[in-house]
Amino acid sequence: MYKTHSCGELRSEHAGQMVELAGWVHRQRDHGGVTFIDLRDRYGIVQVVADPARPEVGAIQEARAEWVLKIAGIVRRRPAGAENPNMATGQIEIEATSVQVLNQARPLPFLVNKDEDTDEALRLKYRYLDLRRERMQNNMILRHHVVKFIRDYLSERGFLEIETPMLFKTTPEGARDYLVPSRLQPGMFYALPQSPQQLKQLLMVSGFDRYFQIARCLRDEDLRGDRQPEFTQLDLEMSFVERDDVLQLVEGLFTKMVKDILPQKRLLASPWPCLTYAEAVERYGSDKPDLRFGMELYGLNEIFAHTDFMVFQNVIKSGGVIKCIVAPGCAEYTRKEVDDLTTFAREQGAKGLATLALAADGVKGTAQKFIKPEDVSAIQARTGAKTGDLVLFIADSKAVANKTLSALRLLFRDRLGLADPDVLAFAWVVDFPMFEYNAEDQKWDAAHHPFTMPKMEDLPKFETDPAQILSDAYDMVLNGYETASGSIRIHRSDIQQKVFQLLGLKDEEIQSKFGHMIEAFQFGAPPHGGMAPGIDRLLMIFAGEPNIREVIAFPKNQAGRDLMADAPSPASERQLNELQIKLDLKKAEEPK
RNA sequence: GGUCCCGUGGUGUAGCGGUUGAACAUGCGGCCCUGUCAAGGCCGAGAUCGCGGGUUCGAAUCCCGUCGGGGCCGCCA
Repeated sequence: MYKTHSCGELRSEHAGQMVELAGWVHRQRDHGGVTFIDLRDRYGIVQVVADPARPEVGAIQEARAEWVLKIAGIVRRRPAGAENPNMATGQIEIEATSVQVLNQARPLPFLVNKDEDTDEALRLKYRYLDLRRERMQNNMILRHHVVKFIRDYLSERGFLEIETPMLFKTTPEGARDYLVPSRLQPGMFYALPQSPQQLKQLLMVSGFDRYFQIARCLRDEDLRGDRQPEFTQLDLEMSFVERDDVLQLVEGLFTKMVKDILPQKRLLASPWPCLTYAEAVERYGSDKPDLRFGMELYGLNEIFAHTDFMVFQNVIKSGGVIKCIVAPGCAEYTRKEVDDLTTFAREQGAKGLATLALAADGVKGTAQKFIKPEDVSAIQARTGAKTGDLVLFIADSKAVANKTLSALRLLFRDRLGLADPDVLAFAWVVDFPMFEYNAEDQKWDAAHHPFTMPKMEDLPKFETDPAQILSDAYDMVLNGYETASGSIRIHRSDIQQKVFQLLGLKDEEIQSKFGHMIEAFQFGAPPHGGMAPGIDRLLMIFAGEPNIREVIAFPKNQAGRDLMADAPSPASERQLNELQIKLDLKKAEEPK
C-alpha cells in the first residue's frame, strides 16, 4: 500500500503518529521558507507542511495542482491560532519527512478544486476530471448509499436479487428499442431491455415471490434533462400481493431511506398522500403533481355557463373547459410579462391565455372587459384569489387546459420560489386509465403497459367503452417528477389475450411477440405485481441537482453522444461484414 | 421533426456598431516571502471574440447559414 491512512481520517488523536499518505495536490501555498499543500483523496483533505529547503521534502515546492504525491510525515497538532475550523482535519497537519512525486499533471482544462460553473460539454469531455470535484464525488457517494440501502432493506425482507439478460427480444409496444444485430443468426436482432418487465413476471411464475434487481434499462427516445437513453431502475416484483402491499413496501423503503441517509431532507407527509389519477389531473393538471405548494387548478365552467365572452362561450359549447390558476402577488405584471406568459402558454399548445389582475386600484387584465363584476366575485370566492393576485385562464380542450396550466404552475413555482427545496413531497397516484386512444394511428394504446391488470369490475367495458376502463396501475411521484411506475399484473392468459386484442395485435403477432408470456400464464402463474423506481431521477432530486446527468458517472449529452469517448462511432467494414449488414444512409453524411 | 437560448485568453465573465491597440477575475510562467488555508506582493505570457458568408466607411457587437452545447414541444408501453 502506498498509504497508511486516508487524507480525511486524521484527527487530533493521531498526533505523534508517523503516517504515509497518497493523494492529489488540491492547493499549494508557498511562503518561501515554509510551504503548505492540501492533499486530497476521496475521503477528505489534509494540510501538509514542510520547509522546502530540506532536500527530502523539496518536491513540495515543485508540486502543482493535481499532481499525485506520496507523503510520509508526522501528524501534529497545529500551532495555537493556526487551526482551521472549516476543515474536518483542521486541528492537525502533517509535518512531512518525505515528499515523493508519483505523477505530474498538465494544467487541467478546468479547475477541480472549485465548484465553478463550467461549460458542460467540456465537463463531459473530461468527465474523469469533473468527477474529482467535491460535488460529483458527493453525488457518486450518495448514489452508492442509496443503492446499498435498497439492497439491504429488501434483502432483510426476503427479496432475492436476480439478474436478467441484456440481450432480449424486441417488443412492438412502448419505447423504441435499441437493436443489437446477431452474428450467429444473420438478419436477426436482439433488443436491449426497456425494462426487465416480462422477465420479472416470468420469475414470479417460477416462484421467486420477492424479486428485485438494480436494473439498467435502455430506451431509444429523445433525451431530456431528466431522461437518459440508459438509466437505472430498482426493478421489483412480488407474488400474492395486492396494490397496497406493493405501495406499503415501497413507501416503507423510501421513508426509512430518507430518515437514514438524507437527514437534511423532510418528508412533506407520512404516510404519503394518495391521489387518484382523475383527482391529480383535475386539481393539478398533471399525473405527477408537485405537492410542495398549492396553486391548484380550478374549473370555472359553471361560472361562465352564461358568459357573453365569445371565446369562453365557444369553448364551453364545443365541450372544452375553462380552468384557471392564481399567481399570488402578480397583479402588477407588465404587458410584456403577460405577453411572455401567453407565448409560454402557446408553446404548451394552448390557443391563448386570458388574465385577470386583481390590482389594488381595480380589476385589470386581458379578460377584464369580458368578465362581469359578479363573475369576478364568483371566481374569487371559488379560488380564494385576493387583491394583488393574477388569475390566469385557459379555455381549451380539457387536455390542453390541464397541460398548459400545469406548466404555468411549475413556472410560477420556480419564479416565485414556492417550493421548499428541502422538502420531499412523495405521493401516490393510483387508478390510471388502462387505455389511451391514439388518434394518429387510430388505435388503443396501453397507458402503462399491456401486462397491467384492468380493474375486475371494468372488464365488461372492453366491449363497450375501453376509455373508461381503469387499471391497477400506480405511480410514485416526488416534487413534480414521476419517480416510479408499477401495477398489479395480469396473471390469467384469457385477460392477457383480451388486452392484446384490444391493442390491435393480430393473433399471429400475439403468438410471435408474446407467446412465451401467454403460455407461461397457463402453467400456474400466481397473482403478482410490482413497480420500478427510477434511481437516477430520485438521486437527482435527493442531491438537489438540476438534471439527471449530474448523478450519472458517464452520461450522454442531449444528442445521445458520449463526448469523452466520442460514441457512437462508425463500425468497421469487417464488423459490418460479419453481421451481414449494409448501410443505406439517407442523410448525406457517410461515416468516415 | 419543431422551437427557443447560449458560444469572447486554459476556465468563468464584461464589452453588444467607432477613444477596445478586446477589459476583469481566476488559472499558467518567473521572482520575493517561515504559518497559510480562495495565502500575499511584483513582473510576464496568453483570445484575430465557434466557423463561413453578408450589411456597413467601420462588426466581438447587426443579418443569414453552419457547427457545437443546453431548455422545451412531439416522443418516452
